[in-house]
Amino acid sequence: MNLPKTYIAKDFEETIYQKWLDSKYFEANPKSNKKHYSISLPPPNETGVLHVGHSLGLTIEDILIRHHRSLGYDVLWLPGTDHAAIATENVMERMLEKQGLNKFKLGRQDFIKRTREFVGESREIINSQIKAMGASLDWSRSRYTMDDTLNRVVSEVFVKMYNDGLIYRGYRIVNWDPKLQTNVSDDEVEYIEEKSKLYTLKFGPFEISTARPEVKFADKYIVVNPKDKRYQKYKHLETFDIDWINGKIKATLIKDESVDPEFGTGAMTITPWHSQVDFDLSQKYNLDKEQVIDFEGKLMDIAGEFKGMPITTARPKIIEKLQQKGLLVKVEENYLHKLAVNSRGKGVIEPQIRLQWFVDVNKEVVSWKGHKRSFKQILQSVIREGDIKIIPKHFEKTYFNWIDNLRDWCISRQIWWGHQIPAWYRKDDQNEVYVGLTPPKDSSKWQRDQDTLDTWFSSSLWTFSTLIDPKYAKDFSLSLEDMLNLSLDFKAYHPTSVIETGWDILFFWVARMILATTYATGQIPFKNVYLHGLVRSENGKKMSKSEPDSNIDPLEVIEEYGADSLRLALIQGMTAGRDIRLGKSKIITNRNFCNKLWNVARYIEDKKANDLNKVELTSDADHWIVSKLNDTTKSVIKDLDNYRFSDAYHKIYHFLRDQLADWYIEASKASENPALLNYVLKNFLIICHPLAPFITEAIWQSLDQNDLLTTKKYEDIMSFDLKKSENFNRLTLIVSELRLIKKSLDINYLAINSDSELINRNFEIIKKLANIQKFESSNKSSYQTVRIEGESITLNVDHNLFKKYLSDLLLKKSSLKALISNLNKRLQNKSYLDKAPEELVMDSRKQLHAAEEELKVIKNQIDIFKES
RNA sequence: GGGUGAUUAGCUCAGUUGGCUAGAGCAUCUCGUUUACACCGAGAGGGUCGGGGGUUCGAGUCCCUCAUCACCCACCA
Repeated sequence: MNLPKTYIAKDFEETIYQKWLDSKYFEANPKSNKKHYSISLPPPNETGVLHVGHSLGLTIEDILIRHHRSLGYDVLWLPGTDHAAIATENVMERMLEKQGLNKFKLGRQDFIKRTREFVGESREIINSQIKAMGASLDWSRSRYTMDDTLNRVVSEVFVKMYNDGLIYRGYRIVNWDPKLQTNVSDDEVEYIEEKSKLYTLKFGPFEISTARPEVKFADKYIVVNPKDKRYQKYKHLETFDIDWINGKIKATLIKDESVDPEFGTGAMTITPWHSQVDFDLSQKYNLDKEQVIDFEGKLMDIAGEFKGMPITTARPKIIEKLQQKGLLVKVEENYLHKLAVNSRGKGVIEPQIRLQWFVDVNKEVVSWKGHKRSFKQILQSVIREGDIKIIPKHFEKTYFNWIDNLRDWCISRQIWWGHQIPAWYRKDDQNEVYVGLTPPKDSSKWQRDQDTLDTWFSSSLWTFSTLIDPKYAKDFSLSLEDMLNLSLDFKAYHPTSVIETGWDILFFWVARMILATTYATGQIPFKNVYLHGLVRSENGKKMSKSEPDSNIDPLEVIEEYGADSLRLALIQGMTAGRDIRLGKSKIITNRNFCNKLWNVARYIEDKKANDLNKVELTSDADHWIVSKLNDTTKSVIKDLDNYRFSDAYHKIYHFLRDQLADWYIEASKASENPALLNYVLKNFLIICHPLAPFITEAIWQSLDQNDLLTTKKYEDIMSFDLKKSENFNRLTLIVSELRLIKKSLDINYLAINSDSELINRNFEIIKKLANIQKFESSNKSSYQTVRIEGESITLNVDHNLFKKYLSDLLLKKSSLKALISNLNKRLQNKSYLDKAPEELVMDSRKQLHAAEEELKVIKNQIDIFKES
């Protein structure tokens, strides 16, 4: 097969992916006696569309995966999708709305059935988009957070935690979203800064400030700091009769350290039902709690005449009434306030007390390394004790900071799409609870909990639940432990080698996987955490659909420039944990690199080289390119071992452009060695393949159709003669200098004559690369002679013309002088000689010597001009 | 309030355990079109590494400090 003239990625990427799939080479083999390497793909939202953030993750993981295959590991990269509870339910509800329907009209069963159908189709779309990136996943092991196996594991873990007292049901304050009619976890709440009014109100003998007068109806506790002198005359628990919004109430004074005397008047009232801190205070002193706002976001009976009004309507009316009653002291405008909203759907969060299910993070009953510990303690210890390494390391601090603030995790959600909580309540006595894998006997007398689990509960089980053999998950005589022990995949691939994800879900997902997996399996879920940054637009902004110009759509890019160009653009200059900027220009640069590779391959293909020719090193250039290939191969492997993707690419980039294309191929035009060209190209394709799998495979196929590049292991590069390799290195310097001379003298024609063996032996190369000729030695007396790299070369130019070169020589002279003086200073420093490593000192001496020699040569040449 | 990161060429960024004349890509300029490639080649210019101090034979790199920017967490009556 011949390579077509121009590089057009879309012509071959799909075909190649299909060939890979047909080969089944991406399928893992747990029975293999090779070392195992595994990654769980962070399961994308099944209703989602591939965005450039996915592309980055897929690229990094695919490079790691292909790299380890090339190193000879048995590799598993497991794909799957997430049911994304709230997000998916949202999408469904919007679709139903358009049809004039809603989920309540459909009923739970029908709603779930329709959702299943819908996500079944949409899952295929995201999977095909993942394939377009070249991701070498083992599709035979694809999993889904709501497939039978995972459902089973979710229930198992829930029941186990419940039995261990780690899951409990209780009245706690939760982040209630009246818009979506569900509560969400602390981590899903976002804060939007806004300016609002701060009202100061008269509350009996006190003045209190609030931004939310509408919740104040039920306030009957005043809290002050015990050290506050202004309130010294009042006693803790002293009561007051107060005229409040809707009449007389009895209020009680509480003295507590948590109050900041500096803020406002130093006195505040509390609303335990609608504030987390107030709730904590009320628990501490066992205070009454009363609901003011209902779950729709409207005021309740206690608000009297304001009953039934939404907050925004009620607020100004309440203020009006307070003013009439003379209770409004002052109003401050522009009070900076943070509004809590749900990150999904942006509904305003109203804290509410609700009966919910929680995971206790402080109870010390979890067995870990032979001790009973709490989830919090385990989360801390696995990082502190080095079981899990986070890359980059500085995210460990962020992680610890999060754990320090961690509260019990609310896991119940008031939505339908998800894992229904495996708890039943007795119809005649709701306080009687049954928790189990299957409904209780006599099920007609029981009613199942209507809530579903937080979507992160099932994702937290991802690394191990996906490795359980489905046939064991069907067998209810087996325990969770049995299922794990019997599953070959679990034995071979867990803990997984690395989890790769954006730092923005370190808490949501990574931490929770550690929590759930250590508990359920006694193992860490992964040995390393590699965090990538956010992909931003060229101007540094977050990409958003509202600004299509700056938004890079991976699918469009793949169509136009190819997946390889996108992959390379993403890793070029990328550092772990740091955001990257991506624009069209960067993608074009990398498309150009692909094009370069394509044309190198075309040139080599033209030489009709193939594996039948014996590979032999003959010229200096041959030894040189093999030595460079050797260096590049070793350091690329080392870089990939250390997650230094950008460095690896940098070396690959320069090998191809600066060494192979610019020097070796150009030199080979003067003296051909097609078998070696073929050898170099093939080995280059092997190391380049993890980064740019499609184009390398396409070229490979055209060279040799018997096998797939993707199945190739890294090879040891053949040995070479170091001295010959260095000869060629000197030759490149001579060529550069001759080019410079031509340019300085502003001439197109230059001829040389030299006695140098190196130059004469390689003259054809010099002739080709510097575009110069040779002249006969008879009349060289009037011509200028120069020394380059220790070789004496006579040029067919006379002294007068050569003078134009003088300024270049003077420049060189001054920089050499600076270098020499630097080196001298260093070598005359006694402390340096005593303390610096011997090697370094020797190096300095060598360098000094070389510089002095070169300076002599240059001085001589300059002196000639002075004489003439 | 607590924390993290960043500050290096016009722009975007590398620079691993300190090691010797600080590197790339893009952009700019000059020259060139030759056995693959104008999605090309040969070159050039451009930096007191944010400021100050310290440790060291030696600091872009380590420590302290200040400044600016970005982000995270908590609190916000």
